[in-house]
Amino acid sequence: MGRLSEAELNVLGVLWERAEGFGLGEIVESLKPVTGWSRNTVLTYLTRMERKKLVKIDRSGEPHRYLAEVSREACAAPERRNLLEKVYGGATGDLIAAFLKESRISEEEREQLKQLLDEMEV
Amino acid sequence: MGRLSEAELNVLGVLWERAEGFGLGEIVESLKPVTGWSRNTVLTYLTRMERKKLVKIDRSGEPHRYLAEVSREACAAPERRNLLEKVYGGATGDLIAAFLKESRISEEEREQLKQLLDEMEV
DNA sequence: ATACGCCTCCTACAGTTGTAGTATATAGAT
DNA sequence: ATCTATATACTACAACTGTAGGAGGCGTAT
Repeated sequence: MGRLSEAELNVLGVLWERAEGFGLGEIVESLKPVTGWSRNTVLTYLTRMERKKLVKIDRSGEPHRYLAEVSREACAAPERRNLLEKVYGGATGDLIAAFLKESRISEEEREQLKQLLDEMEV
Repeated sequence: MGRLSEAELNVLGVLWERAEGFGLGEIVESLKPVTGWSRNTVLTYLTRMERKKLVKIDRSGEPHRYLAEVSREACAAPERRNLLEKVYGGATGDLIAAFLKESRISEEEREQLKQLLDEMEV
């Protein structure tokens, strides 16, 4: 699986929300605010992504159901490595610092991360 | 500036290493182990990326000098947001945890990150 | 029956990307 | 002079992307 395009990520972003998948109309609606695509454009992506094994189309009933065929984590791993290696040249600390600086994370998450850091202390 | 392709990131990855830029031969050599591209392929990318304002070509002398025209950080920010929002659905904690788990980071970096977390504690 | 909406299938078409080949100029090695 | 390694410019071409339009089927409100 190569690098996903932004368009493909948008589609998967919707599909990942529900394991049972969606009918076309729901997907079109979910994407509307993000991409503004026409119904046909959405359908084109879905069928192209089926060929690429990114999406599964269950044609047993109508309307067909569209499901993610790659998991969020399966996509996340290469994307993470890409960002880390290609953009940050492997500087993990810098990368994490950048994320921390620009995101508001909860008290609880902070604690969990600190704990994670402590556990690495071995 | 839209999403960069993996190929473009490879090129920039080299150019970011030296602010004064490189001659073609050096770039070809640096990319050889990563991409295996022919000299002409590299040149094609460089000139196309010039049109896209990603690369600057200084033609005042020969060999021309090829420089990054976008900074590492300018590319990093959208890539980070993309990963965070599109792939992780905004779950910063999860994303950072994933990075921590798969990278070996130094003692020193750990301390810095913990400190960063503490500073956020306000 | 029919008109209106959603669904699917097929088709289209320009622009971008991946990956060079060819031709030409040039500077240094022989 | 000539050959060779480098550099550049121009050209090529298929595959993939972005973005639909049109046609035809099916259900249900008139």
